[in-house]
Amino acid sequence: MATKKVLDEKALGERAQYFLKVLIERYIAEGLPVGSRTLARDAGLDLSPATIRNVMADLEDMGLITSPHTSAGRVPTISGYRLFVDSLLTVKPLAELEIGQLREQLDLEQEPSDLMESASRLLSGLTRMAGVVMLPRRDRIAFRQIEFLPLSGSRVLAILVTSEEEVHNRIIHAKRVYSRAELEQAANYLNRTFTGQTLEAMRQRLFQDMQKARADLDRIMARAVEMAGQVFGNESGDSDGDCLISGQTNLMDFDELADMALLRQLFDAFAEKHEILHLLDQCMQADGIQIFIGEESGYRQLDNCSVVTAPYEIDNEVAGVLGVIGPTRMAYDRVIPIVDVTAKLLGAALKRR
Amino acid sequence: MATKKVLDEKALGERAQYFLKVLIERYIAEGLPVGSRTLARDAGLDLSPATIRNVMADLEDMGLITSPHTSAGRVPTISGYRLFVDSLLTVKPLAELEIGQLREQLDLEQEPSDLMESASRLLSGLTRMAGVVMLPRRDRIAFRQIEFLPLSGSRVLAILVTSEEEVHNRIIHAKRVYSRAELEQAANYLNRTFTGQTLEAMRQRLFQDMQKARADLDRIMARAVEMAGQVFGNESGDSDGDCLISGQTNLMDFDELADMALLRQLFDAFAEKHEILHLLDQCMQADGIQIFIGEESGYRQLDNCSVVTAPYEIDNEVAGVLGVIGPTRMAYDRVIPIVDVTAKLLGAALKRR
DNA sequence: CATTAGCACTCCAGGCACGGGAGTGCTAAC
DNA sequence: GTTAGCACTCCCGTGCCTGGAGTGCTAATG
Repeated sequence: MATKKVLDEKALGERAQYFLKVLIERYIAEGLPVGSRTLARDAGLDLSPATIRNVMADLEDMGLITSPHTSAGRVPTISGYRLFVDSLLTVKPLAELEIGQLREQLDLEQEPSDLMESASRLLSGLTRMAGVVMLPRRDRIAFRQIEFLPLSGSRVLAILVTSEEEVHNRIIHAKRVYSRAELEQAANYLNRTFTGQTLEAMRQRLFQDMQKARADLDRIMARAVEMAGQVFGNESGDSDGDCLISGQTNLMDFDELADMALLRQLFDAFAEKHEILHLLDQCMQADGIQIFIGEESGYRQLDNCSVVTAPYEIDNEVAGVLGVIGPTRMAYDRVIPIVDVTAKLLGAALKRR
Repeated sequence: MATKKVLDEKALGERAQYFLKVLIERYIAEGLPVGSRTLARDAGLDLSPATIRNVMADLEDMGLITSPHTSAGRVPTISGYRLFVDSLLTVKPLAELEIGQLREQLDLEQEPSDLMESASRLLSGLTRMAGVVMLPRRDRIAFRQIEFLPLSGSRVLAILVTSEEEVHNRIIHAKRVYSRAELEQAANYLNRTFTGQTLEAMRQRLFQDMQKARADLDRIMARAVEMAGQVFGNESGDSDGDCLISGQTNLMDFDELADMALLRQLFDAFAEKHEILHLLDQCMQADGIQIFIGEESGYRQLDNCSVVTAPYEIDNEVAGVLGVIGPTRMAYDRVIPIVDVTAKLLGAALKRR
């Protein structure tokens, strides 16, 4: 009766919560189903296995743990992990020393793209899982400078420099051969007009201009707008964002991911990047650490995986997301601070430039 | 006695060779050890299994086949495959239709880098194994144009355009702030001096100039040389070449590569790229199709794999290498023409620009 | 002398039974 | 509420067996 009542109220006894915590910690550490005897020993309280069993039965009723088969121990379910992560977990902050080392590593890099690469590697190296860093989104990056260089024929090389001092280039096909001076004029116009705006804003404005074909656009402006339009047109076409993934092979060492067919799907997702990006994109909204456990992510390829992400900021504005992908059974208490700190350090390192 | 004699002379009877061929073909098709009965049937000649057994024993003595255990059929060894590939194999050329489709696919791409990507994907797609394309080596690429753009502070953006219309950029740190005009002067000097030379030649000349600090270099030239030196210095530092690998996950479906530990090493090699590149580099020398079977490559990670490569040419000069990586037991008769044709088509497509 | 049939032998794979170990749920007693 | 006891379930490793596939050797054959 009493337990029934507790169940109905969905109020989970404090002691039961504690047991859940210990059980999950044990399971994360060992990877084996945890039985009542083990749990009784681990819990520290002086209780007999039989007592524990009662509690475990309750936890199972609530869908927080299950047993793989009749006479195995218990294993956390997705909801079990969820509860654990949300309210039971005690994260141990990284030691100052470790933070220092992290910062040092990131400081070595000069170019922003190397920085991202480096961050991704650090994540995977520290966690022995897969690290992922989403490059800053276009709508958060400010335009700094554009230049056009004539190539052979009517081809023009467009060079786009962003405030992060990242450089992109793209070859566009002009309608006729332009002189170096003409191209410079066009670039000047664009630079004057758009400096400081985000790329996304710039893009929108450009397309507006192109469609309206405004009367107040003189020939130079029109030409400039048209060429810049090509730059953005192509860019938006092939990819709305990109990310760097490293340490994927680390995942091959986990036996919960040993199924080759599933592992292949996972690796395909990594190669494709598209879905991973989509997932990371969602994490931009909710600021702070975001965790997807198992099927929560909504991507079948990630069913046996958890994803821990944190957004990183430039000038107090969320610019992108980074994170770690590993098996559901991962050391959340370690991974979370690592992801957290790396995000902060990456933001700081990016700002410095 | 007689057989002994044959062995000593290392002359392999014609019939034995034929059996070896049939055996390997069968093994490649089925993946199972081939027994005498099966081979007798497959060979078409009207011979009893017992006869076949005698021949097989000879083949085993010569190290061309082995049996996994006493009562299994026979499986080709590395040397067996070698002999097969070198002198027994009958490659069936690709149908015109297939070649047409391949060409079409490659023609879609505009930028050379996309072309490489596309070629790699085609290789992996057609063979259901991993495709790899080595980017043209620097010492084969001709310099076309260099430009410098001032960035914030004393940073300068260097843009390098090669004859393949491929664009590279690199941020360099100048000793002081240069004006746009000064940078243009420097670029002009370099463009005048080096157009048409290979990057490697240019690099060497630049470093000579820098060390000699020749009296006949006026200030502009010296400045230009110094900045260009930085461009090349960095570039040579981080990588001497690069390659694109795709379809790696295809390899996860082969059960001869099912061992997770070995597979991981293989994938690590793919991520590292360094050793793969080294291997491909060797294939540049020997023109024509090159095949490494199993341990022949000399890289432990590739022990269970074969690599089929072909160099591709631009203007009748070998520019790079592409190929396919798969399990030792692969359909060489199919893979070889695919690699061959792709190399030719890629060369042609690159020339067209 | 190459070819072949016959035969004993080896080895693997799969099925089956068995027993121990680990863990559970239930009940009754404290 | 906690606990001991007990019957029960299930996995897993082991040993055993059997059928099948294939081999090597030997002796007979054209």
